[in-house]
Amino acid sequence: MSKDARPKKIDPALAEVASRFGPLAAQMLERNPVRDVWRLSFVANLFTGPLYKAFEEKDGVSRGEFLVLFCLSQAEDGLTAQDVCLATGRPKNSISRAVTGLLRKKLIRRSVSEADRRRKELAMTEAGEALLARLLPQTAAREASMLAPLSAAERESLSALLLKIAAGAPAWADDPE
Amino acid sequence: MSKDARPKKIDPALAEVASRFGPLAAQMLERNPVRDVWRLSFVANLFTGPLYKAFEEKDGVSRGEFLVLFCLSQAEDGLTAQDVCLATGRPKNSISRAVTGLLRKKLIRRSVSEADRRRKELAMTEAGEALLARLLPQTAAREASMLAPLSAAERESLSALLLKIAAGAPAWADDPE
DNA sequence: GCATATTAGTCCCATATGGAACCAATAACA
DNA sequence: TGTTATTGGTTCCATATGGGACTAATATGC
Repeated sequence: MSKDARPKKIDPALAEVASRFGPLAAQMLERNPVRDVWRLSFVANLFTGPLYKAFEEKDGVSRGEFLVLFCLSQAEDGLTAQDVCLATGRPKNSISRAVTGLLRKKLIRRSVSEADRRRKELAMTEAGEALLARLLPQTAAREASMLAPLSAAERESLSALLLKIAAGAPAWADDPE
Repeated sequence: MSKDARPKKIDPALAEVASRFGPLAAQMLERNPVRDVWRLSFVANLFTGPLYKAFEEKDGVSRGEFLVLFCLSQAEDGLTAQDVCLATGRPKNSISRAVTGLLRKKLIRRSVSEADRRRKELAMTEAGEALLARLLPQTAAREASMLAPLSAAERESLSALLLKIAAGAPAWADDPE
């Protein structure tokens, strides 16, 4: 770390960050013209990146595949690939691929809806449920250790604030311009 | 939107979300086994995805290129590609490519450090500064409209909570297992 | 009922991506 | 001072990615 030569006065709480991610990381987390979104992305990327990488390497499950399984576990039956796209924001061919992969591995099964024969409804198999039952605790554990520095009240507060922002998404999420 | 047929009782605050991103999106934002991280990623992805896409399409600036410019704008001189990698979490060949692209477009310039001739120090050109001066306000405006639903006190609170989590990153960001 | 539009999903292809090997310069140290 | 380790960067290559065209089924409008 050749940058001890730049003795910026940074929040001592960020000392650990500075020594692991560099002084620039610490400085930018502390202040920058888009501070909040920077902090948000920093945390989100650091959370999901290594997690999905581990899923891929250790269980051969891609990000898209995990998302499909997770959505299926949360929904009542009759979910389609399209629903997953919408809820996760992933492009539909990514999800299509993920569905194909999960079918091949027999982690989900698929059936054409009688009501609307364009729709292909997805459901987890036993194996899929078993796999998700292994992946989900890892995710939850990582979340827990991420939130560990916060008190119960602070977690509640963070959660509520994020929900408020998410709820407003239709007003701010459009493509710029 | 064929899913009005599933009249789940969801928080009315999420009605807009449900109609734009589907009922599943609303339901999962409301509750799921990794609620907070889900909300966090939902917001972060929705913020950055369309923004970077717009940068690419309208200004021919990739995500990596934007990040390099942004870091340069925030740092004192002598920043290297490596510093940007560390602060942003992007792999070094992505940043290398971004640097190459920025050099080609004459948006940054590069000089070998005399002290350590492995280091190639980066600096923005006038043109680079001018470009960033166009991109940054767009980002800030998007951030502002994202935070619009929050009061000033709530924003302060969110910001502090995110900082606290980010500061703890060295303790939770390692690869799982 | 027939043309048109819309919606679900898949496929093709050009490009983006990141891991790993690699090169060059420097540091570490016996 | 030579040998080895480390660090900054680039290049190679196999793969992932996503836009867009395409098919199939259904809805819409005249």
